[in-house]
Amino acid sequence: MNHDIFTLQRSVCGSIQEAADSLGAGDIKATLERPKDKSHGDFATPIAMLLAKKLKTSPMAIVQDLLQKTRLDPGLILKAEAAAPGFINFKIQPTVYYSGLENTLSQEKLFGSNDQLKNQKLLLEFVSANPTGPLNIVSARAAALGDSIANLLEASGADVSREYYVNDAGVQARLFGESLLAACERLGGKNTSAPENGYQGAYMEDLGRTYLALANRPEAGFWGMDQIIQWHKKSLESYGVSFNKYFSEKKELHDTGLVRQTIELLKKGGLTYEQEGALWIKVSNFGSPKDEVIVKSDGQPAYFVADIAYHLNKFKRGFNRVVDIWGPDHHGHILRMKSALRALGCPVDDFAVLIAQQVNLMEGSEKVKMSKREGKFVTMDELLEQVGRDAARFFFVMRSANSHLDFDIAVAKKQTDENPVFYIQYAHARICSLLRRCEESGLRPARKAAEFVSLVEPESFLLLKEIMEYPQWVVESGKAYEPHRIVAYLQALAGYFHVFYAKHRILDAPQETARARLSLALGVKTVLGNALGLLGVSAPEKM
RNA sequence: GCGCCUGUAGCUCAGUUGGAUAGAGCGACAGAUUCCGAAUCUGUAGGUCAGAGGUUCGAGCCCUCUCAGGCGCACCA
Repeated sequence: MNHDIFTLQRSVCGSIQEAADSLGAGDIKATLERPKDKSHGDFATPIAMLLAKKLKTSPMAIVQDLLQKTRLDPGLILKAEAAAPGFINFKIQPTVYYSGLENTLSQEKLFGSNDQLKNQKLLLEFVSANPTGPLNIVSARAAALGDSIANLLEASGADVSREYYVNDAGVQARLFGESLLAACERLGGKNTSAPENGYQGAYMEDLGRTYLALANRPEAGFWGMDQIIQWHKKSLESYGVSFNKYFSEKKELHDTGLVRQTIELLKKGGLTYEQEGALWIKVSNFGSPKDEVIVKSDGQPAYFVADIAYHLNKFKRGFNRVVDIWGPDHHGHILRMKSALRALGCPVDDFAVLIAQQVNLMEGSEKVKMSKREGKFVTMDELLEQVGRDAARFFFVMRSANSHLDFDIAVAKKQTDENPVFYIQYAHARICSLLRRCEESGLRPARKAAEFVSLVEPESFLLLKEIMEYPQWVVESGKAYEPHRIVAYLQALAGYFHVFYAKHRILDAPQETARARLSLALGVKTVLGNALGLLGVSAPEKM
């Protein structure tokens, strides 16, 4: 029988739960955790300490009771023992891990995929950069985060739609159009500058040149924004990120009348009032610190109401989970968005906003000054040119999204041990090199659990366990929207492999051992490749 | 003034949703290769988890307050 981590844990948890229920656990649930100290065993449950209060007995007494009553599958559990102050530690049968490896090898590229989130239909909106200029560093971070999160969720069986909201309406669109025309006039020799709060820079003149060369010129603003979105698409493509849908604010919210309908809906719900010629929404009744304008005194809808319409539309499209990744300058927007959705009766608990915090570009200990004039790494393309896709994607998901990130370009560029992405890729390349040698000598990896019995060293078991637990890491980091957990996992796995490799010979061990160790290495390679794939980072065969 | 994020080793950061003796990488120092890739491995040093209270069997994690840094608080988007 092939074991996977989920059935293993379900089985052990179930046994404990049965025993706990018979003692009167009520609603206390059995959980398993990995002890930090590996000498404590493979899994542990702290349930006795939770039961102690309810049952008014000492935790250790409950542990004894539980051990008596728990009917563990001897095919799975080698040993269960009490440990102060009230843990039960489990040691898993080695054969379980052997069959886990067999499972890994047979699933290959699919290993890690699971159906834990198969009921989720999720919309993930990210990047959504204003179509007024090239993508910047924070967009690059959001793109790496969003795509990795989507990959993780999909690997757990969720149905994920990646969406990019295009802010192509309102004052911004008008200003952009005027800026483009001003750029065109400059190209014609006039001294016209962009309007106040408009856009300038070399890219506007590039755009102007293309525009002037057109035979029939469409309206400048929308044409230009469309061009810039094409740039964004291209940058994102070379970054390995693609979207199911680019959602145009103008075409899908304004032109369709959705914004107007949303305003009517709010009015009918008694959620608005007029003041100083503008229409306000009463979000302060729903948790927001202050009310907001939704129709300006010039009669134009404000950005906020379009965004409300957009989020209503998301839920109407049948997603049971709606997640946005926003930039750090939008965190103040979260509360009012949630308030508005709450006011309209949307399931706010199914709506989450992640903030991709700011990025400080560093060159060693020097902070890179972000100056468009000096042309210093302000765009995502420039960063990619400098450090490459692998390092960029890896560095952006290496840390949790809401920590401010110091991105050291000097380190990311280095192909040395200072650069963490190489440590992991090197492990993969090393294994590939082993496999190439085997091909020459005709040595074949073993495939069946029974052939792995020579894997007995602690270093082997560290790897066997880590490999087997991989699908659970996929689920957990996906559910938490935290791809950095997978990075941590990868670093540990690669580390365990390097230690194993330094300590044990593989190819020139006795043949049976050699074949088993080769299988172990192949398992590590499989997981490294799959996990790096989820992060959008390549797993090179040679470096 | 109000709100959000952050504060853990010299530096950059983890800490598996409250569990056992706080971890990793880099940097520093000392070592390891006649042998499968040394982009590796082994060891040493390095901590008042910003501070003070509280909650409980148990707190880096939860609550309150204080301090420090960052970012928001437009009829811009």
